[in-house]
Amino acid sequence: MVTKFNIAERLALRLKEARKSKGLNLEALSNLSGVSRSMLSQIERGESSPTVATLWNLTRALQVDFAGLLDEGDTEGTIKEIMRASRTPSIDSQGEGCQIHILSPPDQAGMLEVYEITFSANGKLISEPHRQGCVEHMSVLEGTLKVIAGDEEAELFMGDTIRYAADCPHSIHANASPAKALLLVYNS
Amino acid sequence: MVTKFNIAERLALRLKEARKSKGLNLEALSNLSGVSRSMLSQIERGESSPTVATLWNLTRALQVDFAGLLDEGDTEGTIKEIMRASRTPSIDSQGEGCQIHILSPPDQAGMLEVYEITFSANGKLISEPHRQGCVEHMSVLEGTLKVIAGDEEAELFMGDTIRYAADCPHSIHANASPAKALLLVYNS
DNA sequence: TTAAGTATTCCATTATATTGGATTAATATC
DNA sequence: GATATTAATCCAATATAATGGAATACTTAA
Repeated sequence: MVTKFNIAERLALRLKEARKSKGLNLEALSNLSGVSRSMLSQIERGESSPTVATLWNLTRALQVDFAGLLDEGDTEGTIKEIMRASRTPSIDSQGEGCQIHILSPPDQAGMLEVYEITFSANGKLISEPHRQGCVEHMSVLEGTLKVIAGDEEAELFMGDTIRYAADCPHSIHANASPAKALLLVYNS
Repeated sequence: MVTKFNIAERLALRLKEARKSKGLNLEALSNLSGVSRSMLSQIERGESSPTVATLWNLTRALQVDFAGLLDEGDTEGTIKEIMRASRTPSIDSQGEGCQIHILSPPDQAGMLEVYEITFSANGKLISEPHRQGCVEHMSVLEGTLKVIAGDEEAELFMGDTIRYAADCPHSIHANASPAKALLLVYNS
């Protein structure tokens, strides 16, 4: 996974894939994105490493997420990918006493990210505002959790589900016992 | 060349923040990332829009996520909805020994559905092919599960995640012990 | 205040990303 | 087959990203 290798190539594949899946040709994409045909051609052949500016325009035009563009990929077949527990990306920090597993597929993202969050007793996850219009959707799998979003808060029990705007400071708190939650983050 | 300004500035802030939070100066980061001090300086002042190559090196050096770099965020938000466990829509049939809870919010229906599936011992969920291009994404929350999709099959343990085409007959099987899974259905 | 040390910015140079138009390749239509 | 049409690549010109070292700003110490 430590692919330092030729990110230009990976990008190339992703972008070309995205373009074709939308049935666009170079010129059409050029018009949509404001990036020249020539540049697109070079980028798609890995002969150029675009600037963030152009890359940004491309992601907007193709409606793909910036994030997924550089992550590992997959191809065809029925079973596309198996990600073993040990290799599931996880985050430890950002809060105290909580461990976050990223369940959502790396590429398809943009729209949605899925996390499984395991809280130890009194654990908490404090989040900065996400992007405008972002909505989080949390289901309590085990235990009890308190959600604070903006200036509101709510107590949730096992099986409960809450939906709240996440474009403001928000946090999730466990009480004296451990808990587990499923978190869906919809990016607009 | 329209949006160049905004994105460069957002990036600038994020990167500078990240660098300082790690207590690095430009030279230190330069050594870590292989990007020259001067370039770093320009980038952090929004005077340059780095190429993906250099940006990639920076994200690696700073251990920040590529995704988060371009997020924006602020404004207000509130809790939209709380759905108590007792009222969470559920399905019992369709398989034997499995109970399905629909977690996805109503407005997202069609594009994406999210289910929490609880299998009792030897429970199974057998599904007809969905729409063309449909992809399912399953994470094992508890226990062990076997997935059969088309003519392939895979054994999955707690924490594992699998992604497979669902436009063919597919099924999920628990073994002698109960299990729990999270299922995302993308209708692309 | 001066001086010494460090961190950042400026500047000239080089490398390369980006563009518009010309060239080639691919695809269809007669 | 030839021709028209469209799509992708090549090529020269330009803009700008990237670099290394010099100059400036910014601290800290005496």
